[in-house]
Amino acid sequence: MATYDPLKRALKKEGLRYTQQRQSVWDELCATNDHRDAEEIYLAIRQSGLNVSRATVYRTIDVLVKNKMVRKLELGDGRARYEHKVNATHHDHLICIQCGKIEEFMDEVIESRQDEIVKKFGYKLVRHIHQLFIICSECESP
Amino acid sequence: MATYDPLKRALKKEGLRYTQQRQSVWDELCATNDHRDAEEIYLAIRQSGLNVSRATVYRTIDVLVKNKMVRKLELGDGRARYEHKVNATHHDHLICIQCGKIEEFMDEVIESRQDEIVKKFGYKLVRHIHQLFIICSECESP
DNA sequence: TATATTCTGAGACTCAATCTCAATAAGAAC
DNA sequence: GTTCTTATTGAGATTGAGTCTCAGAATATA
Repeated sequence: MATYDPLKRALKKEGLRYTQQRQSVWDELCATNDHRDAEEIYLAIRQSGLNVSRATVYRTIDVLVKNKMVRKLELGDGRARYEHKVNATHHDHLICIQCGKIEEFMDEVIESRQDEIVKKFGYKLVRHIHQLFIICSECESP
Repeated sequence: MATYDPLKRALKKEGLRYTQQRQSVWDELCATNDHRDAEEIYLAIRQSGLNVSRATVYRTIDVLVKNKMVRKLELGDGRARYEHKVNATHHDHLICIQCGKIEEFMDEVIESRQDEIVKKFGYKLVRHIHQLFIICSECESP
C-alpha cells in the first residue's frame, strides 16, 4: 500500500480515513503557490466539479496544518490564508497593504537572532510570525 | 485650553468631541501594562462603576490606535489585545503558547535587517509584526 | 436659550470558523 | 463481494469578535 503519498501517510498517522474529499482539498492546495483563504479553496474545488462542503474544507485543512503539509497565515484581517509546503523552505512574508500581494523573504541573521533572544529569556521557541507590511513598487508609483 | 492632554489633542485632531466615555476607555487602557482584549477593557470599566457600552469601547480604541496612543496586537486567536504606548519604546512580543503570558523584546539587528530586506525589494516598510511563540520557563518545568 | 450636530447604547447584524447530527461511505472481517 | 462497524460528510445552525443602526442623549454653536 502506497504510504509515500504524504496525504495517506498523514491520515494514517492521525487514525483518519482516506477520502475523495480530503484528497481534493489537498490537491487544490497544491495546485498553486498562492496564499489563499478557505473560501477560495472551497470555491476552486467546486469549480472543478467536485462536491465538498465548507466544513470538510476547514476540517481537512486543520489536519494538513497539524501535519506540517500546509502553513496557516494570519494576516490580521480575520481570514486565514494557506500555502502548501511541498518543496518549500522556511520563509516569512512581505504583505502589500494596498494590493494585498504577498511575497516571501528569509534572513539567516534574523533567524539566529530570534534563537538568541529566546535563549536569553530561558524559553523554548516553538514557532514565530514575522510579517513586513509594505507598499510595493507598483502601488507606490503606478 | 488644555491640549497637552493626549486624548483631548487626538480627539480635536480627529474632529471628535471629548466625552466621559472616551476618557474612561483611555484611562482603563492606561491603568495597567497588560495586553488585554476589548472585553476585558469593557468589563474593567463597568467594574469601576462607569456605564460604557461595548460599541463605545471598540469605537474609542479605534481612534486611540489610529493616533498611536494604543497598539493593537493580533495573536491569531481571533481576539485582538491592546496595550497603551505611554512612555513605551518600540518592541515586539514573546507569547507563551501554554499560559498566554506576553513579554517584550527589542533587537536593533533585527530592526535594521528588516529595513534592508524591504529596501532590497524596492518597497516601503509601513509596519511589521514579529511574534515569537514560546514555552516559558514556568510552563516548561513547573 | 434655541438649534444643529455629534455621541451613545441596546441590540441587530456580519462573517469566518466551528459544531450538530442524520445520512453516507470507508474499510475490516469474513 | 457482502456484511457490519465506525468514521466522514454536508446542510445548516451556532458561535463569537467586531461592526452597524438609529432613536434618544449630550455637546457645541448661534
